[in-house]
Amino acid sequence: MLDQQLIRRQLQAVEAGLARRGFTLDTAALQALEQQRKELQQRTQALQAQRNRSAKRIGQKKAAGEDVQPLLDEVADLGAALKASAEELAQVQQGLDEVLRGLPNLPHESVPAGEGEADNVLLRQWGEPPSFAFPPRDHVALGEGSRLLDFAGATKIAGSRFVLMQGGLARLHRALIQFMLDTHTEEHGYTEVNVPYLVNPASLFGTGQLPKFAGDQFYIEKQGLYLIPTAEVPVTNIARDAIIDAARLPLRFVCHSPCFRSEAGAHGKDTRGMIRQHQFEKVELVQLTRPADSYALLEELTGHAESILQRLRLPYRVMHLCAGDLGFAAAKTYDLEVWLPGQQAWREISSCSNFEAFQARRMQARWRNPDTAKPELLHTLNGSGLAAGRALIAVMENYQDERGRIQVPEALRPYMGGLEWIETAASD
RNA sequence: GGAGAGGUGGCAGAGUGGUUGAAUGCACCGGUCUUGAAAACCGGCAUGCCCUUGCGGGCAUCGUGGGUUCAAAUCCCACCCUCUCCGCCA
Repeated sequence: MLDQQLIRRQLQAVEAGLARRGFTLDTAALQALEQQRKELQQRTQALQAQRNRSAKRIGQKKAAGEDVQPLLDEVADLGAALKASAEELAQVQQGLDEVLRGLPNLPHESVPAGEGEADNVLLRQWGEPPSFAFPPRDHVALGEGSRLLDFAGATKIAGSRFVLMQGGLARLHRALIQFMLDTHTEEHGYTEVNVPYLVNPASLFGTGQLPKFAGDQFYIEKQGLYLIPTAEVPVTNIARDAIIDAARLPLRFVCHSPCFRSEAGAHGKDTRGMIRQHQFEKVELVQLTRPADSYALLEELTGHAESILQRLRLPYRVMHLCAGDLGFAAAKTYDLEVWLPGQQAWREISSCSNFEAFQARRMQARWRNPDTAKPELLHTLNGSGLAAGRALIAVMENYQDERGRIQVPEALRPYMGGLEWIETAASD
């Protein structure tokens, strides 16, 4: 949510900022609503003040044993007028809230201009796409035929957009997750957390998935709970309705969790393989910080995610998302894209964002500023470090040999009992 | 699932219809004292919004939403959550 003060006082700047990301703000309608709100609020409050004054006088007279009937007559029709005014105000307020809750975050000034994916800016590349002496297979070709990657099996159990993994590949997937968790906790200073995978609507509202993206979520109607689309939701909400002691900042959490996305199965895009699934696993990095530190920490957090790719020796590049490609809540985002030889393409494997106070305002997540002794909104950041399913694909495709075997990256061997090669059906 | 108790400021905890936005303690901030610190003492200390150049004034908020009343933290209804006991259970 944006700062209401900012919207009232610098509407043109807000309009311009939102326009950068392709969002058209109807300033005339907003101003009209705001004007109505102001008038109704003043009228309502004046009536309330009158009621309060009368009530107080009645109390005093009653205590003194005086006749209060004249005063009671005086306020006889105040109640109805107040009620009407208050109801009208509530209605306008609700309309205003709906507009405000639907506004995306303002892009940070450093965010490049642009309308979509094609306008994102390449910041740097690490490593080179490997050259193979044979046509590299994609992960589906490598996994199918064996039980390692079984799409048909998952379809029988759950439906399309799920996958079933077995044997060495299931273990490699787990190894990736453990390797990431260990690296982030032991070397990057994160605290590992384990969280609920079902969350209430308030939590999803806090991080910005509700109300606008309700359709993307899996919803359990009976209990009114949602399956998390990312660990960002439960982890960031740790700070909801809390005031964090300044000495504890920044809070750094790392969390492995499954992620559930309903829209992932939309027809058309990425229908092959396990690029886009209803369920996948991810190791998520979340930081809660003082506002002054948040941009420096975004660089740091992005570096933490990059270090996983480097240790796995997977070639990747860092893209600075343009204003038009930013997510709803983000002020600035770096995407990490890993090279997939089977697709001959760079594919997103991590997205690292600074949300500034956008989420914190929705969550009322605050810290006590020692300089002012007042509670102030935190800044929140997060990034994948990394998406496990896609990391698995990247390892499969980048580490394949001519026979279709998959070499286990050195960094993962301690987690694989020293295993060096995984045999696939393709290698038979 | 059944029975009971309870949700008040950063925390603890008073407050059962009328100058209560809320006693008191702790924590925190400023000061006095002290070589310094502690202790003691003095003062300050919720959040959001509206009006105002400013001083200042007003409104709302005691789990959430309704209701009763001139007046609600306090009474009534519904819901949510927490705790204790019983049942069930990985």
